[in-house]
Amino acid sequence: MPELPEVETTRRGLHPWLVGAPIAELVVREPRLRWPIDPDLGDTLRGRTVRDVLRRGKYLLLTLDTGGALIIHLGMSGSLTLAPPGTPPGPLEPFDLVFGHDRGLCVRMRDPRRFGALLYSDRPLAHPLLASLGPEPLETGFSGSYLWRRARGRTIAIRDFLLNGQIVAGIGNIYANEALFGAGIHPHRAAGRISAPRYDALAHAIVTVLEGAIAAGGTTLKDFAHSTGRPGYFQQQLKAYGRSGAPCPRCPGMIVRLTGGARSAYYCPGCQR
DNA sequence: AAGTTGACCTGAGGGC
DNA sequence: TGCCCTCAGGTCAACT
Repeated sequence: MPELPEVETTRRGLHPWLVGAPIAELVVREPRLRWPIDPDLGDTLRGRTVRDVLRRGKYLLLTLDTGGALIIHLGMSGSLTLAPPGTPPGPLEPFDLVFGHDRGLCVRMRDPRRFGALLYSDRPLAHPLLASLGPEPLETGFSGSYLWRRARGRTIAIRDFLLNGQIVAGIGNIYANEALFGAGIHPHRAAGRISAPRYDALAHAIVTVLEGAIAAGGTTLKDFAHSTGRPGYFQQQLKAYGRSGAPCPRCPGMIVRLTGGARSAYYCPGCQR
């Protein structure tokens, strides 16, 4: 689920509630996430105050008054919601972060596949998971010429190139496919065999699709929910992803699903080269 | 160095 | 109804 727009949607939903809030308790019901939750983490966090809620790629960062930060990753199927007081947790909800002097605020993690992560780091941006991430696609430093430069000599399929967080942070399979549709580029084309002007179009398409998805509150295929529990609506605007057999929105062609790789690619043979 | 594959997990959906 | 198979938004680690 959660690619950059979904994590950003989550960040925006939590930010006004968490900034300045003291952590009352970390309740861990299932420590076996991607990495086991540190058994001492609750002691580390108790009484600390949240300074800011930030995002880097697909990672959420709750910076604390310690100078460090909680690093949260939603994995494939994770979401964070503000749990109404008294709501009993379900079995697929590994932990709660309880905030406030009156313990009135509860952020609940849901993660059916347990690919998510909850870590603490004194220097989060230097953490190995974050340190090697590429530029944020919605900030300066990202451009068509940047992508073109990084792609020199690479034979990897452009779709997989975009999925590499060390090239550009936050893009997953949905938005890689949508951006390639927008730019008219075949998802299996070798990254090193795409011209600089086409990379300009691709960078533009990436920004457009990510901003559109954030405006729609993300894409909910199955699991994703806002901090309020509401789904995102960008799935109604998807032009290629998940639409195999449906008509192309741009030409008389039909969207096709390419399998064979690790993950499906969706494209229109009529207008993507 | 770059590319490919397997691994980690659970749940949903389709075919029989 | 139920069983078996395939697939799913991520990404690290091991291998060629």
